[in-house]
Amino acid sequence: MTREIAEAETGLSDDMPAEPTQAHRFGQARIARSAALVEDYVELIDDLLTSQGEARSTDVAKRLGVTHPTAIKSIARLKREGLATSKPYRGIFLTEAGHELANKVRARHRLMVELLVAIGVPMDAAEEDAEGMEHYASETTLAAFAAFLAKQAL
Amino acid sequence: MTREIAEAETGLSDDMPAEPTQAHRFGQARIARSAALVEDYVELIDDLLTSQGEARSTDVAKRLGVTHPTAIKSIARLKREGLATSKPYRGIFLTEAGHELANKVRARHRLMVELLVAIGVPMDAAEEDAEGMEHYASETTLAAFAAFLAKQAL
DNA sequence: ACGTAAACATAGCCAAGGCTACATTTATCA
DNA sequence: TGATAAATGTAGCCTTGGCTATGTTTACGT
Repeated sequence: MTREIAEAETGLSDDMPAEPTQAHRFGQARIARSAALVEDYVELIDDLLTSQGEARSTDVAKRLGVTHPTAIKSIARLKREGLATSKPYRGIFLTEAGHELANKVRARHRLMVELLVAIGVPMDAAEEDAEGMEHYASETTLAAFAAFLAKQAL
Repeated sequence: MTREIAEAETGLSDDMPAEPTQAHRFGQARIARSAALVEDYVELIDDLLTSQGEARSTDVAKRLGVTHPTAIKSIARLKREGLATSKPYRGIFLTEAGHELANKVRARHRLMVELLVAIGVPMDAAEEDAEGMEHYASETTLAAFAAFLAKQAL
């Protein structure tokens, strides 16, 4: 059974594309998982900035359900990635890139919730599950969601 | 603006349920994220056991796109959690609990992909996105998916 | 049957994202 | 204005899930 094993090991056979599809999928999921935290922070900071006029690290921490040192550490990551800025003992602000990301994330979040609700998921469950699922929806999938909702609205 | 700040900080106001909803949602998402890895491993090991008759750690590693030390370390976690067993230089086996989890996870995965496809997401994107999204779908949401698909089938 | 390659295991490193405990700065109000 | 509370920041620890490098065992082919 050497041949079958070889195929199983590489995930490839002659008539398959060069992508080891399963490993590739898991890899994509891992990447999305790592981006999820950044996305959540950016969206929340943007929300706070518009609704309260400022984003304090303790507010962020409380909303996310983590301690403030954890929030600060994560915000440091945002700064490192050029998404946010802050000076000691002052609030947090988003860069242009951060603001754009926030808008993208919020739009995706809304679309995800809308879709779930359209499918028949109750609102609370839709909000809760969307929080996790949204980070994994590709552009292709989001476009399909939008198309589906548009069709439904007729 | 003390009152508004107090509300923002706790996420609570008088007419709201005791649950700090946003923090709660993020907390749930964090829990799901941590379960995701275990679920992926268990499902894959079950697949290998049925399709190949055995589950080798190198196969698992290759399919998941990680190195084998990483796979071994994760499998150690499965063992710790009572989902799998293995002896040095022998394959990996699932406990009854592990097998049950695998079945649950596989069913959920199929349902997720089916739903995405029914919505109009192309197969490749559905497979890729489902890999991440499936871990965040609650029972409520899955039931709604099933109901939607049943209705569509008419 | 035995030597070598492949599979498996172990050790030790790293970054991320949690936490607690402690220090510092700001802000409030008596 | 000055004491105290609240907000912010820092230090240091833990676990998880990656990795590389380096041993061991098993298994295969001659």
